[in-house]
Amino acid sequence: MSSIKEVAKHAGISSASVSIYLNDKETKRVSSKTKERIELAVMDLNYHKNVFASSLSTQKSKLIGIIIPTILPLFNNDFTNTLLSGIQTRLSSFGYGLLFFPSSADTSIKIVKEQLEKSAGCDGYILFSTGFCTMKQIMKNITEVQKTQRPFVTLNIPHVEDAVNQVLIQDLDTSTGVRYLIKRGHRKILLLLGRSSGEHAKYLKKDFQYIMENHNLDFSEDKILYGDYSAEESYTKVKAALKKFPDTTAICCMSDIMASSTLQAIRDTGKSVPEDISVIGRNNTLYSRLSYPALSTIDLHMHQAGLSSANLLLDALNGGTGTQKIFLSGSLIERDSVRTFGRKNVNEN
Amino acid sequence: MSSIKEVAKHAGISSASVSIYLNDKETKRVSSKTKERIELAVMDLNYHKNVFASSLSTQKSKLIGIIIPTILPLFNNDFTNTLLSGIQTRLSSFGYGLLFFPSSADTSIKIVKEQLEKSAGCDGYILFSTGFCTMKQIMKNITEVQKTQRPFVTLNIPHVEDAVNQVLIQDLDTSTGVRYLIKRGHRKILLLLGRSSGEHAKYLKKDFQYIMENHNLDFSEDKILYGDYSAEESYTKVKAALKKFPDTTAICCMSDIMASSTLQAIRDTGKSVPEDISVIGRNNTLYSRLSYPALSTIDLHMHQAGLSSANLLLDALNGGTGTQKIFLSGSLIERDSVRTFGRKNVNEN
DNA sequence: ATAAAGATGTTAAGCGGTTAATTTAATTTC
DNA sequence: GAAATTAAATTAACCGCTTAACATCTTTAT
Repeated sequence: MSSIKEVAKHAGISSASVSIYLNDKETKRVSSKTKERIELAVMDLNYHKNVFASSLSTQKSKLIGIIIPTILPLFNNDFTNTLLSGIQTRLSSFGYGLLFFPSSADTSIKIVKEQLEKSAGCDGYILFSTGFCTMKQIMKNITEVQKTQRPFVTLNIPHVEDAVNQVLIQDLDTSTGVRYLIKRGHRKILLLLGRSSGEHAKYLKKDFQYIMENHNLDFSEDKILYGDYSAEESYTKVKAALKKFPDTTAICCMSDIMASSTLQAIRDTGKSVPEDISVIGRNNTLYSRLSYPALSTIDLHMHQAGLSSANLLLDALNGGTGTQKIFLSGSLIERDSVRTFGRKNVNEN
Repeated sequence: MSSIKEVAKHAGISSASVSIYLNDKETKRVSSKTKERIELAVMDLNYHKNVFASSLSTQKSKLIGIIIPTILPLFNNDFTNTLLSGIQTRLSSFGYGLLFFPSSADTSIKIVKEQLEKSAGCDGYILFSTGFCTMKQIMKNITEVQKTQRPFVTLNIPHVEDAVNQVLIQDLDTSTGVRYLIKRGHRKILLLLGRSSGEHAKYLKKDFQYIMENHNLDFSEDKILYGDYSAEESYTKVKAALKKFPDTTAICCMSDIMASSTLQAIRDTGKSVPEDISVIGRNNTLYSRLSYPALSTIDLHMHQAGLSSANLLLDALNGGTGTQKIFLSGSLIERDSVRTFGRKNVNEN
C-alpha cells in the first residue's frame, strides 16, 4: 500500500499539497499543473488513502456502528433486515458506511459493551433491541452507548424518558390486531407470540389479557402461544392449540412468518382460512402477500423506521441540538385471511 | 473520549505499559499491582481504545470489507442476506467485523472502486457480483480488488481462471430445475428468470435453449420470462405468458419468491398446482416452505456458501498460501408443487 | 518601484496507539 | 556483596494523514 508520502515524492511535491488536493479537488491552494501531477502519481502508484490514518487525524470516520444485542446470526431476520435496509439507504446517500462488530458475549449488556469497544471511533451509533432484552438491560445498554459521547438513536426499543433520540414503532402491541379481530366479530381468539421472556413479551401478554377481559372474552394463559419466531415452532404450537381449543375462530400472529405457518397448520387440521378460522399477521412482509390466502396484516413501516432513525442520526451528526422522538404507527392491511364472524358489530371499538 | 495517555497519567505510569497490558492481560511485562491500577483508570475514565489509531499502528483492522456492486438498498434481498448471514457467523467468531460502504456511482466498476476507496485498510474483502454485472465488469472488479493487495474471496461470481479464492455456487444454471421437470414428463416448460441483461442471464438463456433443444422440446425466446426478481413483475409476466401458452405444464423459476408469485398467478387464472401446472423454485428459502402448495425447489446452500467464503478468507488472512476454489452444488428439495406428467420416463437424463 | 494582496507550497506538530530498544529496579547466584 | 539474571517500566520512533502556520513567489495596486 502506497502512502501519501510516496505519492508526494513521485509527484515531486510535499504531502500536504497532495492531502489538500485529494480532500478537495476544487481547491485553489494547488495549481492545476500540480493537480495533474498528483493525479498521475495516484494512478501510477494505485494510491488509496488510508482510512484509519485519516479518521485518526480528523476524528471523523464516516462510519456508523450498528449495535445489536444478539448472538444470533445477523441478516437472518426479516424484521431487522428491513430496518437495516432503511438505515443503509439513507446513511449511504450521505456517504456513511455501516460497521457491524458482533460479539459472542453471553449477556445483552456485555454484548453491547464489546460491540462498542470494538467499534469505538464511529461517528455515531444505532442501538437496536431484541426480544431478549429486559427493560433493565435496555436502560443499561443505553447508558453504555451514552458513555461514548457520540450521537446515537435507538430503534425497536420502548419509549424511555431520557433525552435519547428514538424511533418508536407503535403497534408493537397486540391491540391493533386483536381489536380488529374482535371488531370483526371474533370472540375465540388465540395469540401467537414469539418468545415468552423479555420485556416485550411481558407487555404483550398483559395487553392481550386486558383487551380480552375488557370485551368480556375468554382469556387464559394457554391461549397465548409462543412460536419462537420460527415457522416450525409456530406450526407445532398452533396445531396443538387447535386441538385444545377447537372452537377458535381467529388467530392473531406477531409476525407474517408465524402467520404463514399458522395458515399451514390450520390447513393441515382440515380447516380453511378464512372460512373457519381467520388469521392476521404482522409486518406486511412479502410473506403476507405471497401466502395463500393472502394475509391481512399490520404494516409496521419498518423500512420507514430505518429511514427515520437514519434521519435522526444525521441531524445529530450535523450538530442538531435537542433530542427527537419519532412515533410511527402501523396500518392495517386488509387482505383475504380474515372474515367477519357472526353478525357485524361495527361500532365496537 | 479519553486517550491512552490520560489513562497512563491517571494510573501514574507510562502509556506503553497500558498498551502492553490492554493487548495482553496475561502479560508478564506488567506487574499485577500495575495491572490493577490500569484497570481502575480504565474504569474511571471509561476508556475505549481508539480503533483507528490502533489499526494505523498495527496495520491490522479486524475488519472485512463487503463489496457489493449495486446501488440498490442492501439487506433487502433474500439471496444476499443469506450469504451475508453465513459470512457474518463465521467471521464474527474469529473477531472480525463487517464493513459496508455503499456507493452511489453509476457503473459496477465505479461502485467497486468507490467502495474499496472508502474501505481501504480492511484486512480483507469479500467481493460479490450481482445480476447486473457482465463478465467484463466482473473481471475488472476483481482486478480492482487485487490492487489492494489484500486477501479476498469472490462470491456469486462465475469461475475465473485467475488465482483467485472463489466460492462457486453450482446450479446457478437452469439445468437442475429444467432437467428435473423434463424427467418428470414435462414438455411445455416456461422459464422465469430475473433480469434479461448481464452475464448470468445470458448464460441461463443459452443453457435453457440447449437443454430444450437437446430434448427436442419447443423452445422460443418468449418462453423465457423476466420477473425482475420481484413478486409483482413475476405475477404479471406469468399471467400474460399463461394466456399466450395455455398448454404450459411446468414453470421453472429462478427464485422462490418468483415461484411463489407464480403460484398466485396460476391460481388466479383458474388452474391449480401441481394438477395443471408444476412449479419449481430455487434457493429453498422460507418462501418455498411456507407457500401453498409447498414448493419444490433447489437448495443452493447459500448459508454454507457464506460460511465457506469466510473460511477461505480466514485461511488467506492467516497467511494461507495458494488459492482455493470451493464448488457447492445444489440439491433438489421435493415438495408438493411438481407432479409427474404423462407417462414416467425415468431413464431420461 | 514598492507595498499589499493573492496564489501556491512547505513545515511540522499533532491524532492515539504500538513496540523495539533501552533503562531501571529487583532477584538470584556464587 | 558483586556480578549476572530477571522483572518491570520507560523512551521514542513510527503508522499515514491533516492542517495551522509559515514561506515563497506572483500579481496587482498605488
